[in-house]
Amino acid sequence: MKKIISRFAPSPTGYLHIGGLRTALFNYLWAKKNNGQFLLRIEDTDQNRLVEGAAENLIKILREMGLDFDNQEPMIQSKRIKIYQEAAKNLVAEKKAYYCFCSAERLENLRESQQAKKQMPRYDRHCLNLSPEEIEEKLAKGEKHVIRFYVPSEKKTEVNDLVYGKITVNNLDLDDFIILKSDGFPTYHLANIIDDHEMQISHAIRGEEWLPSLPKHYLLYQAFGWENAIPEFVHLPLLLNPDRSKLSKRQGDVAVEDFLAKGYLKEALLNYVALLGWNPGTDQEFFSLKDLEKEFSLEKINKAGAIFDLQKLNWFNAEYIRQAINNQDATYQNILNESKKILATTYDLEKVLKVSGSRLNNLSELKEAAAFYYNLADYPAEMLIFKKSDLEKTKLGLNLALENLAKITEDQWQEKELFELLDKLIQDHNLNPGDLFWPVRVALSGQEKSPSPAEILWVLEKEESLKRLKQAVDKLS
RNA sequence: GGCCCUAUCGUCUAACGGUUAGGACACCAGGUUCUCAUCCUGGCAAUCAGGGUUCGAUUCCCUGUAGGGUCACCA
Repeated sequence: MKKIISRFAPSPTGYLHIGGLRTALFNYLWAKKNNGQFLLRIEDTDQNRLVEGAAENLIKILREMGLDFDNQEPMIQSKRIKIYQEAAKNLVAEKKAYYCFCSAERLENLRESQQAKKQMPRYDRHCLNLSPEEIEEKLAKGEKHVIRFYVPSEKKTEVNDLVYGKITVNNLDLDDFIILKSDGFPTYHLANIIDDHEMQISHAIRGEEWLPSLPKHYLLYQAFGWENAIPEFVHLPLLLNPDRSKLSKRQGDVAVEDFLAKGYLKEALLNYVALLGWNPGTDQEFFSLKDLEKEFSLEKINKAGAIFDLQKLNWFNAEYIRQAINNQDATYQNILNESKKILATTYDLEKVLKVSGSRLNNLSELKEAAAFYYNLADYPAEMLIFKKSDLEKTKLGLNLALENLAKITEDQWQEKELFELLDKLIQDHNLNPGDLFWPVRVALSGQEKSPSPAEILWVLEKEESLKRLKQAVDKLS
């Protein structure tokens, strides 16, 4: 069987787009599933959009996400210009491409007049019939030029896509597209095909936005005589904004590094994004990267675009945080490290996480959620009284708690024991839970909504707890 | 506008041509030791429209409609 080789071929424009992450993931998964190879290629052929350090950043994020590529060094297109130029010239020699000396102004005028006539903007082949002498002369003079691919007219081009099936277009609808730019760099179409061929890519998995240019790529393969080595094409349904337009920066975060910075776990990100456009065929929702490597398949890729739903991502992330805290696994270590960066570590961080971690959608919320441990905000005395209680009972509850907690030794200061003590006080003195739990909790947190009193006591430890309870008693007297 | 693609709850999605159209998120209600979160139980909610084919269409075909993508010396 043919060896499976996939690739992720991003253009280094600054950050890793969440859609790019999904594309990378699917390529990675398909390779892993088949014991194949997953290669990385940097498509940096646009000199105008170069961003310093973008490629390095991309590589760093990919590694951070666990999507390691199998080539020692990624292929860098800007280092291979000679190869593309050579290939383009060969096509010219075979009359499958031709030099074009048209100025930008001429092309623009052409476009405008065509649009005015409601025609499709397309190159008019002005330079197609230049004589060899004219071409020689212009080249000798160093005139600016590009190389265009000659799209055979009056034919149809059919290409198969593994997801969308047969795509057919009329060649007349294709333009004589540029393959080599006037600065000597190749366009995407040329470089992409040459490199995929050289890397022996078996499956080209990329976003659906490429579907319209698929026939161009097929024509290029033919022109090079590589019909028998064309990869399988797999176009992935688009990731969408809530308004169903292509997922873009304008409507929220789209950079993987932004999500990471906000405290989203890579496990949650990967899991969620895997389910966008692919379905496992079962009701299973939680997949580790290893699970996905086993389960992934191209047949179960959907055709319709999928809205990127932050609420569902939040749910996944919250689940992963809770699971990690319960299981104390590798992800937990990661969470612990991240939390250290977020919080001052006056209190036992593990206790803080155990109590407040289960209430988070993402780690960056920890700062606010845990603020009350470090600084007790001022609160009105009335807040201490539960709506179904009154001043007398509240005072009684608070004083009982204060007196009895003071008697507990440091090593008895455990969540379970603390809860049992408070519960016993209620029973013994015939109080309602709200007469004691509520005011104790408010006294400790300064908030109407918070973790339960025993949990907070456990985190704050004895000294600080008693201090806050005394403060509350004073407020009521 | 030309070309291409798509169409099941608000969202992600299941359903060999025969199901009370299933699950998850979100939302709503109730329950669990005070509040919040978790957890449990229940609820709301969908086959874009019209024609065919068929004993029978969510499913196959056609048309329409809607949405999206793409039409660069960007990828």
